[in-house]
Order: sequence, then C-alpha cells, then structure tokens
Amino acid sequence: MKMKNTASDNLKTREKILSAAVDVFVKHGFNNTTIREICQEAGVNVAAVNYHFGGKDNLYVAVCKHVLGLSGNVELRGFDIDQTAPPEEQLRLFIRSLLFAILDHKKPSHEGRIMAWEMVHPTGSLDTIIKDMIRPRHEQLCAIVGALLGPGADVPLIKSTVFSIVGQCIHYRHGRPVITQLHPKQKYDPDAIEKLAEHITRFSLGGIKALAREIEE
Amino acid sequence: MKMKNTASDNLKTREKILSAAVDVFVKHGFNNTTIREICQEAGVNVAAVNYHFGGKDNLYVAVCKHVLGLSGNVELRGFDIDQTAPPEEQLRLFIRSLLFAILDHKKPSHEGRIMAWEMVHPTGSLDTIIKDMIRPRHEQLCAIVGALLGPGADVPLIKSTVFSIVGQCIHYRHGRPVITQLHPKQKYDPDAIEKLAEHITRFSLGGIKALAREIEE
DNA sequence: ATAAGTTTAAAACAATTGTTTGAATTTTTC
DNA sequence: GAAAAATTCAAACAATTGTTTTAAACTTAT
Repeated sequence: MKMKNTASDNLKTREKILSAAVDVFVKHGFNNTTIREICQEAGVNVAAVNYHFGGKDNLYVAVCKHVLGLSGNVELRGFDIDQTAPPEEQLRLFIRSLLFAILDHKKPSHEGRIMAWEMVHPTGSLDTIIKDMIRPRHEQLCAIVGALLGPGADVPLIKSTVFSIVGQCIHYRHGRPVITQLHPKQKYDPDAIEKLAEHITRFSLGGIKALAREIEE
Repeated sequence: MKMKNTASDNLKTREKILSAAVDVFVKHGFNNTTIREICQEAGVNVAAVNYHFGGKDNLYVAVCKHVLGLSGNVELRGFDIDQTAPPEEQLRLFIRSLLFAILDHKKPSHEGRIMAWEMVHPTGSLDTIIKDMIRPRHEQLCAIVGALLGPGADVPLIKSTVFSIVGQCIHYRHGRPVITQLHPKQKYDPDAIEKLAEHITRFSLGGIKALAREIEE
C-alpha cells in the first residue's frame, strides 16, 4: 500500500526533491519548471515526484510551505523590522529587506523569490500565498507608509503609494533582462543592492513627503 | 511553389491571422499563447500560420512589426509628447501615455502591451523589440528626468530614477492579480487610469525633487 | 531468513503543441 | 476554359512534459 508520511519516513529522496524543487522553482517560476529538471538536479527518478508528492502542483505547494516554514513560524509576519525606529528608517529597512529577498544570489531568500514570482505568475495556490507571504508584508508596509503620510491619508492613497514602492523593487527582478540592456553597468551584488535600496528609499521618501504636503493643503 | 509575398498577396487569411495574433499575444504573452488559439480566433486552419508566416516565432516578430507600423513610422520614436512643455508636464504626459498603453482595454495600444510583456517575458527577438519599442521611450524619459534632476545628475542616477518610474507603471499591469486581491476597489477604466497616472506623477515628482535637492547639497 | 511492506527505476502513456505532409480546393494566368 | 500556381484543410508527426505502470531492489518486522 501507499500512504505513510509519518515522522520516520525515509526522508532522503523526499528532501532531495524538495531542496532541488526550491532551487528550480525559484529560478524559473512554476510554469517554466519541468519535473525532469528538478529530478535531474536532485539525482532521482522522474516518478519519485509523483510518488512522494503526488504531482507537480502538490510539490509546488509543498515547496511553498517548506519555504515559509524555514523563515520562522507559519504565522503571518512581515520582514523583521525594528518597530521602534522612526518610520523613515523602517521604510529604508523594508525596501532593503525586500530587495535582498528578491535579488540577492548569495543568501537567497527563497520566500521572497517565490513571492516575486507569484506576483507576476500567479499559480493555483495564489490565494494561500497572498495570505501567508504577500499580505503580511503589504500590511506592514501600509503601516509604515501610513505613518509617513500622516493621519490625513486615506486607505486608497496609502495602498497606491505602497504599490509604487513595491513596483519599483519588483521591476528590478522581473524587468532584469531589459534593465541589463538599458543599463549594462547595473550590478546585483550585495553592495549594489544596498545602493539600489538607498536610491529607492530616497526616491520614495521624497514622493511620500510630496504627497503628505499635498494632503495638508 | 511557395514564396510570393508581393504586395498583391491574398491578404485575407494572412491579415486575419495577424489580427488575431495581436489580440492573443497581447493578452497572454508569447509563451502562453498557442497557435491553435490564434487560428481558432482567426477562423483558419492551424497550418495557415506556418504557411503564411513560417512559424510561431516569425509570426510574433511579424506581429511586433505590424504593431510598430500601426502607430506611426517604423523609425525610433517615443510617446507623442509636447517638447516645449515644462518637464514636470512632460513627465505627467509620459506616465499617462505609458499607463494607457499598457492598461487601457478600450483603446488598446498593442504596442505598449507588447512592450510590457517583453519587459517581463523576453523572447528571442528581445533585442529588436528593445531597439524599436523600449529604448526610444527609455531615452525619452531619461531626457525628461535629466531635465528635472538638473545638470548635477549623472547617468546612473538618471537611469535608476527612470526605472523607479517605469517600475511603478509596469507593476500595475503584471502585478494585477495580486493588486486585485490587496486592493479590490482598484479599477482600470480610463478615469481610474487617469487618477493612477496623477498619483504616480505626483509621487515621482516628489521623489525626483528630493533627489535633486540632495545633489545640490 | 523469510515475508510483507516500501521505495526506486525504466518504460510507457496521454495530453499538449509547433510543425509538416499531401491531397483537395481556389485563384491566377495564358 | 485549361493548365499552373497558390491556398486551404484534415491528418499526421515529433518533441515536450506530467503522470502512471510494473517489476525489481531495498527495508523492516517477525
């Protein structure tokens, strides 16, 4: 018979698949990933995915759960940002965290990369991923932006501003091929990401301040 | 024999295919478009694409050329923006044009939609598309942003700022599924796009002013 | 050690999709 | 109007890919 999945499972190939799947899904997204590529990277037979996970779709949600589990508890949470810092600094930290999560190759935040993919290539499990991965950050950034815009800002304005900030960051991930052609000197090492974060922060703070000023009038 | 392609070609099915292909490519992007879907929409046989265009790839570049040709001459050019207007106004017009090009469903600017797809899903003909569609706008926006930032701004700063602006706009197209969940009230009719453009313009002008201020110091 | 189970692996399956074939049909040309 | 060229169409092909099958190899329990 099949069905076991207790704690004492033979985790070797299951984990090998999971590990390889994280890499490949994160690299190519769900649609452009083949099971055969995952299995080759994992050094296992193609049938293993269906045996251990029951299909590509289920493997993907397993990857998402696994990736979520790695970065702390499964409860909703945003980036790890000092709540006591002034909102300007919190914005800086948020943008920095997001950029490193979606861009850095050395310390890859699979969570952020999956999130970035889902934003552009939603899968069947988009709802879950929004609930667990995207929305927490969204709320977190809304709070920061709300504090910066002041009490006069209504929710639509806050959200539009949040999308403006996130859009800038995401563009560096998904628009990379074009950016590379248009600005060949752009690098993506930690130092360059740091500078990118600084630029987006300054630009966004300026934008927010301008919006806040218009509210007061 | 085959090969004709003179001006007096039988344009009926060829044009039907081209027209349908524009719609479908624009809707789903290159990868998620099947020749069968195009042919069904065009009401022609599947083989017709290969007969008239020689394959999916060639059809796509034909679509790109066609779409470029529709919106003026094939020469490089950006959006139609009054060069004599103050740069603030030019920025507003640029953002407005870009948003309408990639978002509006009523007066669809296929050109802008193809451009938006290529930014996230580059195809084999990315180079051509960048040269003819993306770069002209990029240069145009660089000029506007350069004028706004002042003479102290170096090229990398200008480009980063341009990416910040374009990123905000593109996000509303490709991040739409997520934005819909996070901000269900967001509409995309011309009026809403107008408001979106106004917001992004104000936000960006604020960001640019802040950057310009930092340069002067 | 043997039997029952679990896991692995090669091959086959089925569905999708871009492409080609070859005959039938239409259009053009003389 | 007939021959030639061009076009259309149904069917088949070939490659990719997710999934299933079936038997062999391995593990575990008695």
